[in-house]
Amino acid sequence: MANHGASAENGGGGRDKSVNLKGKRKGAVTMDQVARHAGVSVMTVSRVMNNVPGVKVSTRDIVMRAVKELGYSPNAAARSLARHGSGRVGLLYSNPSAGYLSEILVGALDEAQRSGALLVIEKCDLSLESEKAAIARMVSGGVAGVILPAPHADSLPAIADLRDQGVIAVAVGTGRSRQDANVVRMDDFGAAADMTRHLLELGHRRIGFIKGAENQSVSMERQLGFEHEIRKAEPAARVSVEQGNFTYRSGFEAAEKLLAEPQPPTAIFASNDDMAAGVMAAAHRRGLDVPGDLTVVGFDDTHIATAVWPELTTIRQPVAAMAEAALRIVLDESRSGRDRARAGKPVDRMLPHELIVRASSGPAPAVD
Amino acid sequence: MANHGASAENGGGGRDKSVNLKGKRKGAVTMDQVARHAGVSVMTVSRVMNNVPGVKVSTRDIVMRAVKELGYSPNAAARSLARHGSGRVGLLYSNPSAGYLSEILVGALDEAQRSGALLVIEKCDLSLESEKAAIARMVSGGVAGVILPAPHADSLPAIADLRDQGVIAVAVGTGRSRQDANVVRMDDFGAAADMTRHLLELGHRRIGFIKGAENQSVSMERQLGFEHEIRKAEPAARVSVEQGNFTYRSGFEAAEKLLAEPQPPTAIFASNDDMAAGVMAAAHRRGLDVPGDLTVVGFDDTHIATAVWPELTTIRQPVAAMAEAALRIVLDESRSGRDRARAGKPVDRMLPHELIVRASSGPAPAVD
DNA sequence: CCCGATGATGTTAGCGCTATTAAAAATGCC
DNA sequence: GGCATTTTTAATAGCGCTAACATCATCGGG
Repeated sequence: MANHGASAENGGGGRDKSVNLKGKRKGAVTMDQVARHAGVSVMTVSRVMNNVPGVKVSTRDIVMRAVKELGYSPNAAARSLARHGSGRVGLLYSNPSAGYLSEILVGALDEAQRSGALLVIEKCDLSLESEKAAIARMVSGGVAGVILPAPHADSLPAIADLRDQGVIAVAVGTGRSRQDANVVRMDDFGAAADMTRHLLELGHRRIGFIKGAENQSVSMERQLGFEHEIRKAEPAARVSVEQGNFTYRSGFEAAEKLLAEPQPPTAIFASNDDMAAGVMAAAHRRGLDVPGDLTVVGFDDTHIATAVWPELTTIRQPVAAMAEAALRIVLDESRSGRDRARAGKPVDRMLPHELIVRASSGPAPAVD
Repeated sequence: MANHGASAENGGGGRDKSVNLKGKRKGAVTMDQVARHAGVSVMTVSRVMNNVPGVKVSTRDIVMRAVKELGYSPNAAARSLARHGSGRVGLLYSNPSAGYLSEILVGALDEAQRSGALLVIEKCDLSLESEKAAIARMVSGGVAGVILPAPHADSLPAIADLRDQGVIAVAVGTGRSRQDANVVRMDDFGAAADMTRHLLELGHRRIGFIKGAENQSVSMERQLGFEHEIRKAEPAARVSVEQGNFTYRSGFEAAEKLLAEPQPPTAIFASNDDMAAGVMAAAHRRGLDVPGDLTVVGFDDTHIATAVWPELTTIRQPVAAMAEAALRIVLDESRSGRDRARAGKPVDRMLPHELIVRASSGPAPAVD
């Protein structure tokens, strides 16, 4: 009974392997079955599944239909095996900004699943030794490349280390493009400028800016974007800048200082959402209404942006998409690397951001 | 030069495959090499690697040594392939409490890597259809079992669905043990009691409690633990309970109500950290000092617990360890399940929690 | 109308591991 | 000691897929 479909197809074809029919495993649709169903060879199916050129469009369509009808999805393990161990990719992570890590993981895992790669994640803290050790473990685990998200993306030693070992490195969420490694990033400069324009359009002319951690290149980019836009659009605006370090607390403290000024800002732009949440707490503590008395905006659109009340106006950073892209790069590079002796310059991929306007930003109040 | 070791071994054996020597792939130590090095057959190595009984201790030792010397580590892809798709485990996730998800993922991935399982993660929202669709995808993807973390852990339809399809289900972070599925959880009741005792010991006698979302069984457990401890240790204490739903905002609103009472509480126990953060915001807005005027405590020890200021006293939930345990259960069950017709009752594993005292809790103020 | 170019498909041989079966060695029993 | 029994080990056949080569059409030029 379970064989019915199969034997019907074999009726035309002839040979019957008789092997794989004994235990009707649940979702085990194999390429072989798709091939039979479509009336082609497994290789053709493989080619279609991998978008290899040199398959007639009509054939491709037939295969595609068969794939859909049977609900076929390629077996990642088999694929990785046949591709000769390619598809092992490392992902370094450290104490994550929580929301950030989970987005990174989700993006990477998603793509890993789709393209049949195996993710090897490895934890480390920010110390150099720990970073080195984690990388060593990954390399000896035979990874083709390593993804370095956020705080590690700016670690020169790690990148150098990787290059020395002949492993592809992809920095995710660094501020600038670089010569020595592939990069996936967003336009931090432009995004900060966008946000600044939003504030200016709301009428704010006294704006506080809270910088991010000094050791991360994005901090500088965001600040430069902010200042550039101010200078360009409204040089008369009064700005004051405070140093922060991406934590809630540093945002809180920076806001206390800004709000204690004789002519406090009507809007505060924090370089990330955690700090913006801190700003909001400081504002509430002083009895200020957000956004009535003070507009507060953040950056990143992490979990906390909507956990806070009122919800934060912020910049959506496409973290998951960035992780996906990073994985793609490793896979592509590792494949093309096998052909030629990879001389080409590193990839630099920039993903689009988005300004998300929520309830925490509003028109500037009338000021003295 | 790179071939030195290999050719030396072949010198005695004779046949030379001539294939796998061309590109000295980095971490590509195979079982074959280990077997040759140890002077046994590959199958013996396989047995040793999988702790299958029936290998003489002396042989096992020889193999172990060879494994160490060559730095062999099994190829997960090949293993999963040969084991006929076993070792594929699904993980359902929905809009996560961010920190929660990343911890779950890290724990699961870690264990997956260690035991050579393939994690298939699948996103869905809380609607039944979406849940069903995700499960269908996983099942047709051939998973042996599915891990259902937090919000899905209480989804009867999902669990029933899985059981009907003959797939192992493990609920992580549900409140109670259950007959129809394996469970990994913590002692929510006991932990809430511990926290309550902490508050009582600090001298608080007017305590507000904010419940979690009604559709999650942990909410009830935590409330019961709280009330049980109050009744047991200090029946005279005045408690008031507000409904929340695990979001920052619901915590904020519940706190506003509690603090507006004629005799407001001196301590508020929120059923999770997000709500506790909301409580803190509400307290600050009223100009209350934490913990001087009001003690605020949370539950879970997620990212926000330390992102907030002052940092939250809370209960550490061992999320990563729970995910690890869940994966182990799927793997163990799926293997033993193939032998006998799995009649045994479901596994119920409870992991230890910990009371983390930080700055947000302090002695009760003198009250009127 | 035959022959080398393409271009489109089919065949075959593994990838590294495990299951299964067969063989060998160790043990027991009379 | 000879043979049945129980360990312990070896040999072999795939798991589902892809790389490399083999094959078969198709097509224009001489």
